[in-house]
Amino acid sequence: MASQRRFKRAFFRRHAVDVAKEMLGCHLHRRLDDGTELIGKIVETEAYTMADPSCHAYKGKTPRTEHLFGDAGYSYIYFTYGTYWCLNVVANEEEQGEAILIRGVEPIQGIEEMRKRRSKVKKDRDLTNGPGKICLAFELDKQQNKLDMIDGDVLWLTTGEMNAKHDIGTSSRIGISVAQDYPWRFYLRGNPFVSPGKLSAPHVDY
DNA sequence: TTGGTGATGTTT
DNA sequence: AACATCACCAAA
Repeated sequence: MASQRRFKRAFFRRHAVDVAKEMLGCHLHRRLDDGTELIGKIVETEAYTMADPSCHAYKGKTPRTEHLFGDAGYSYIYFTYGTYWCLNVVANEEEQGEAILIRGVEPIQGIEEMRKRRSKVKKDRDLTNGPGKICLAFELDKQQNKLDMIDGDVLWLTTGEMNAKHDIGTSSRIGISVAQDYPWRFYLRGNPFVSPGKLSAPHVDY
């Protein structure tokens, strides 16, 4: 039985790379407007920091990125490629612009609801094996930006299976054009809900 | 199964 | 002008 324990905010007030690695296996919860609760196990993450040219915080605060520099444990949801949304969790101390991108999730509860929102998809593994797909399946967009994911009740995290034995893989990050050598992507090796883009990224053993 | 490509609109 | 993506199609 998975743990439904809430996180302490201090867990996320640390370096994004450590958080990204250690949060694998934790659960993502989403309460829809009609009360339905969706749950997914996080199986793939990437870390982004201020000193990293591919991070949205790299060029300093802008209206979009301001809360990346705020307290940890809040959602950072941004729009990309004209169509899709991506979900991040803000990390480290205030004024440190760091975040974890959630790239892969395994459905745990509410898979029927997820299928409704992903009606084009034939195979279940394609429901949530990518950052844009997660936001579609979990019905996330700018309305869920800046929510408290520690103590909130719309979008939040619990420890889930975080402390189970994991075979963790490491690689460079996906879909970026700079800082491609940083090995800041982490995933549960062999899990089918890890995004397929991994094949195009150089692999590094952990 | 793998690789290439067009769609799309916000941000800088 | 770039972009932390996805779905589709073609080739093998």
